[in-house]
Order: sequence, then structure tokens, then C-alpha cells
Amino acid sequence: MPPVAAATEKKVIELLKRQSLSVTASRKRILQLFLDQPGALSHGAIEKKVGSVFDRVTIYRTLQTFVDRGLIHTIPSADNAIRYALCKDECGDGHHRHEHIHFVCQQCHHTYCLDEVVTPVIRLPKGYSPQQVEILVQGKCKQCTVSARR
Amino acid sequence: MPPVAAATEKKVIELLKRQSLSVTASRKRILQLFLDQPGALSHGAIEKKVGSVFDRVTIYRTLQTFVDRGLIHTIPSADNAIRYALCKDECGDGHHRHEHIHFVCQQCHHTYCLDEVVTPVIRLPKGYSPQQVEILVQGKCKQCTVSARR
DNA sequence: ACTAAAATAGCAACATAGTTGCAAAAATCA
DNA sequence: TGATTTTTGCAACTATGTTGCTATTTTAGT
Repeated sequence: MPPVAAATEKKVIELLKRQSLSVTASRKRILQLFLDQPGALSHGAIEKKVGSVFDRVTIYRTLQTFVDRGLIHTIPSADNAIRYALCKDECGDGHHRHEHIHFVCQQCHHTYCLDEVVTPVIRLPKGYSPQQVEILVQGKCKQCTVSARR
Repeated sequence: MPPVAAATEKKVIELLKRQSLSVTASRKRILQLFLDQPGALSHGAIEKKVGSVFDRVTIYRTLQTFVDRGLIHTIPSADNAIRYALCKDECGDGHHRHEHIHFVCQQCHHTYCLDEVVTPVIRLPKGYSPQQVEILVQGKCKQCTVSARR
């Protein structure tokens, strides 16, 4: 058995049905990509992984649908490439609840959701009404720190 | 006298010279844009403001130069449009020191640097070495909260 | 102030990212 | 299975960002 078990098709289909989404080849494939690895993916990365099996537009629309249904969430970035990552169960149709921070490795450029790190409460000046807080930490990830030590 | 005094050309030229940058029309104009208003600007917004006086490429390169010299900094976003804002004096050639958070208004889409709000220290799991922390708060800004009350 | 050297701007061409309308194909539901 | 609804693929388009090259401007030395 491989270290990271591949998501079974059954599981993927169940996830889609739970969101009352039609089960299509592109949705199955793209959702599986997210389940099979821990990090975040950009549209470009997905396009590379699935090759030319699906149209660019289909990928854009699939990602948008997943975001709308609360299956994945977007991660802001400083390099003009929006990344997407799986949501926890608390997210659903039309709403997202995320308390975790995002970590971007400056070496391997992977993006991680650090669920164990809770976003602190930010006190704003008068007049500003916060709705959502995004925390983006840049640095060196676990893997890259380890491999640098060798 | 207008409520917000326009940055004088003298001041702009001095700022550029302090960074040992050649004083050119585009640099003067773009730096002035930043000095004349409190918020952040995207490349697109700058392009609209300066009209077709300068080439798109020139604007890109000018912004990049300003970032390199520590005159302005980039603000990550969730909508794939990098914004730039003036730096404080502590930033310089090749390095940026920012402790403030960024606020994006979901109504008027302005981006503000809230210098009075200090970024909290984030404790990461083992293995992750943080280098820089970006905090992005979305919500309703002062202006929009006030005008909604009327 | 003039000139040579260095830096910058503009142009063209290209690459990537994202959107929209519409017709064809596929998925759902009865 | 067949009708209805949803999704896909295609074409075309807009926005965003980059690179190489040449012309122009700026700077610094005289």
C-alpha cells in the first residue's frame, strides 16, 4: 500500500452527491486530485496534472462550483495565482468557515492549510467591521527544512 | 486648500533621489499617485489614472523598481490583482519591514494599510520556519459603514 | 552647457489567467 | 428509455504579466 492512500472513486462520488452535484468525469478527477495530496492547487497546476483531458474552461467552472458549494476554498497570494484547498466539513453551500492559517513555502512553493493553528482575533480601529481574516505565512516548510539539513 | 494636499513635485523628486533612482516622468507620476491618496493601488487602477501617457510595461517595471527599492510593498489578494501601497521609512533597498495588517473593503474594494494594528505572533507547528506574516482582513471600511448609516 | 555612458521607456510579441455565449453531449429523474 | 436539466467543449475575447530589442532620456564627467 502506498504511504498516502489514493481516494477511492466511491468516496469521491459520495462527496459530490452530498453536495447535490452531478457526478461528471471532470468533477471526479479534480476532486480526487485534492483528496490525494495535502496541499493547495492552483488552476495552472490542475491543468498540468489532468493534461488536456478537460477543457481549461471546464476546470475553471468546476473549481468555481466547488468553491460555491463549500468543497474547496481559495487562498489569497502575493504572486497572482489563486490557489484552492479542500474545506473542512463545516463549510457548505454558500458559506465558508475557516479558522486556520495558510503557509506558503518560499522554496518548494507548496501551500499548506495549517488546521492546528487557530487565527488570532484581530482588534481593528473604530469604524472597520471585519468579516473574514486571512493569515498567510511565508517561510520554509517541513520538507524543505529537513532536506536542507542533510 | 484641498483637504488632502497634493504631493509637491519637489517632494517626489527628493524621494526618488533618496533611493538613487533616476528621476523620470513615469516614476514621478506614479509615486505621486501613491502619495496623493491613502489606499493601495493595483496596476490596473494606476493604468486607468495615468491614462495612456505611459506604456503598460513601463508601469509594471516602475512598480517593480519601487518594490525592489522599498518604496512600496505588495499586498496579496484573493481576487488575483496584486495591490501596492507606500512603505514606511523602515523599508529600503532589498528589504521590507512591515508589521501592519491590510484591510480590504468588500463594498468599495479599497485596500488600506492599518499601521496602528500590529500583526500578532503566530505559533507554527514544528518544522515550519516562518519568514513573513501577512494578515488580510476583509469587511466594511470606515467610509462605507458611515454612508450606510445615513 | 555638452557629450559619452548608463539607465529607462516604448514597442512588439508572447505567455498566462480568466470570462462569456452558445451548441453539443452527458447526467439526472420520472 | 426518454424528456429535461445540467455540464462540457469550443471559439472568441479581455485582462494581466513578461521578455528582447531599439530609441530615448537621464546622469555624470568635463
